[in-house]
Amino acid sequence: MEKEISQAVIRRMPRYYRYLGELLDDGVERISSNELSTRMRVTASQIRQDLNNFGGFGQQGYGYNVKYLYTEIGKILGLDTKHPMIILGAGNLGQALANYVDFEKRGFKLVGIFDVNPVLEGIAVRGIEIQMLSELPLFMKENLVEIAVLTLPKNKAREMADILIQNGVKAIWNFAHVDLDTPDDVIVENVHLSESLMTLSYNLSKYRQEHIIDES
Amino acid sequence: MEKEISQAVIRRMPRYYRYLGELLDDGVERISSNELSTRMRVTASQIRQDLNNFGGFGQQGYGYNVKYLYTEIGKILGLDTKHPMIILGAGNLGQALANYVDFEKRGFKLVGIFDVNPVLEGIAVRGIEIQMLSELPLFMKENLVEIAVLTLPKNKAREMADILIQNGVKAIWNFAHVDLDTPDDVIVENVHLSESLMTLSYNLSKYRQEHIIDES
DNA sequence: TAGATTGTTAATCGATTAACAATC
DNA sequence: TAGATTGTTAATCGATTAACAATC
Repeated sequence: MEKEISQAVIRRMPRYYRYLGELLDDGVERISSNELSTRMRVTASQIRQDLNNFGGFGQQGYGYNVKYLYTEIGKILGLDTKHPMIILGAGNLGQALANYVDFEKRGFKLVGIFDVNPVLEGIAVRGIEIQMLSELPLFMKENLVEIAVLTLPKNKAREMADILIQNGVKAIWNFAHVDLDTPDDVIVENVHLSESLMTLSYNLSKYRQEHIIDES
Repeated sequence: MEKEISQAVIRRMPRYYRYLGELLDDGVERISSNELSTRMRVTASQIRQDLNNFGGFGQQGYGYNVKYLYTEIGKILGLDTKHPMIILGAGNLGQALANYVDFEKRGFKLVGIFDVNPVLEGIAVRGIEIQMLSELPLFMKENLVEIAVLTLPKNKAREMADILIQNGVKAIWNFAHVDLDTPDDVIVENVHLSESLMTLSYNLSKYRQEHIIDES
């Protein structure tokens, strides 16, 4: 069995990818772990350790070739293949994600948008007509869908997750404020925005308290 | 000096808060760390350790009073005070966040929305008229603003962050795909959606690879 | 070759889990 | 009181950093 790569490492990979993309745009050809560490404000040691989980992409005395490393991380992240994706919930958030151009560029191809609201039916978002959620099972039988984005209220989200799973969805990107109960072969990635905002709020309150103490 | 509480712990607090809120809604009066651990799929030990960073909220032989603990965690997260908030970028994402009712309930009070697009000027979102970004400095001088939400393209985001900081913003909730350069007294919470999606993509690809190996 | 920088092992640090005495 | 369950200390586990030999 191969060494298991920790989620901590995995969550840092997209950030490396972003920085390498910027370096590439800036025409930088090579970079050392040391220089990258300065830019990203992490240790060079961590960068080398992280990358070496996936292979030796660098060269002693030279560093890393930006373009090569960028491409390789892209492959690691699965950005070299198409991922057909549907969005459930065509509210502001669903539409925001639908309109997000960069996803398409990375292989995440929007193939369907669904909502319960009949008023939205037929309205096109990025060339894709909003369909009724009731049509979802049939749609999934006729089309290959890999990723489902859940931008629905939490009561509806659980129910829809079940339908998605029954119809063979492989991954759920969940924006609803619930923890979904899913089998092991369905990947779930949660984005709990309110929890993110509460973390901000905590850090703000804490900083204030410490600052008040300093002043006294 | 008091013991520093790790960000790992802090990021779990909103989740406890969510589960306790649900228990409260369900009319549950008390809960033991053990039962909560089953529901949340974490260890009871972790729950007790986490909570004891902030104080002893439980009682031996009894467990935790749901309502009390819920309220206390709310205070810890700073949800017992008002947080005046502005949104920069009135696109789909900005509007999605503006329309999100729960934030207001938790004390995050939207007081302004700004955009560069003149077409949007004066359009009301949740009773707040969209203003031009050029009016931001004046607005901040006349109004107390604590949190700024950055839902702008990344080139504009850096520039606006500087203006926000100059005008005394305390915290930035950053949805732009850049890491902001901010002084220590400004709290930044990043939501990098594309990085979240890439993590999902990685986990999906990895699962596939492992599964193919299993079948061979 | 000499210098630079990786890949990787070892050391440290921090976070999680286990265990149990304190106590309601 | 006896039973239950916390708060907290100790043990374990994992992640990060440091160091350096390998090597381009």
